[in-house]
Amino acid sequence: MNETFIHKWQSQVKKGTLSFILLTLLKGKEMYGYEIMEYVLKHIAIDIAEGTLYPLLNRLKTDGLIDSKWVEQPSGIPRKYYTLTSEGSIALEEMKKIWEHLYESIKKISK
Amino acid sequence: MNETFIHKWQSQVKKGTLSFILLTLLKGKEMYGYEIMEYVLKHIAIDIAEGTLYPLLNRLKTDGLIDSKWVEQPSGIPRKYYTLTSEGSIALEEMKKIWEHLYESIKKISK
DNA sequence: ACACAATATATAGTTATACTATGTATTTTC
DNA sequence: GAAAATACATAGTATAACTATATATTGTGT
Repeated sequence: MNETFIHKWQSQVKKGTLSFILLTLLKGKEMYGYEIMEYVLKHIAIDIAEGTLYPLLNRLKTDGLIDSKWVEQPSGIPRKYYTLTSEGSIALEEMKKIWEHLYESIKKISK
Repeated sequence: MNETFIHKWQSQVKKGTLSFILLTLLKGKEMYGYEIMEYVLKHIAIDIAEGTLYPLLNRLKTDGLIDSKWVEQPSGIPRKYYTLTSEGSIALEEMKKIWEHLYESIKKISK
């Protein structure tokens, strides 16, 4: 019932949370785009499209939160590896606080 | 430091969470627009503008998730009270599941 | 050998939703 | 009697996810 609304809603929730997820992932280790996509699909069960991920990574780089370097492979297409910058690390901490506060606030009003 | 990014991010996070918050509030009791705005500002510390709230309430009504009725006041401007429909109640439960799952998933990857 | 799937990155155009600014009207406060 | 608070509303803009498409290499199946 009202699957369209839920579907649209879910896509709206991604706005914001996706960048938060990417920065969180890159805090742990450097990763390349395709790897991030597969990881998010498997472990977070969020349907992330290529047309969403790559522009997002570019935006985060433009904003100075992440950095990238091409890495040639012994076989196959070169990969673009992303790392969190110190600026990105600071932003991530800030986002974490806001995210936690939002979650707790909603939890409070939902009972 | 990168306040612009955090600021923009925070506004993006609202896309999706705001409708979730409104439905959650209206599950508890019927409320009118201005009341919702004040409540969210005080208790959830989310900067919600009138130009965001009223169109959002109209969207939720168009989608059949909430209903509204005008209530004349003994003094002052009439208030438009909103209530959660049964459809809205079902949608809210679905959203809750997705929201909880998202939160837990992010928690897992953040350590 | 050839087609198709998987790997890997990228962009153009569309859609949905929050933000800014503005407008209307009534009541309360200084 | 002027300003602030209450109460609702809309038009135009900006942001970011989605769809579709493109390029190129490697692996798999027949």
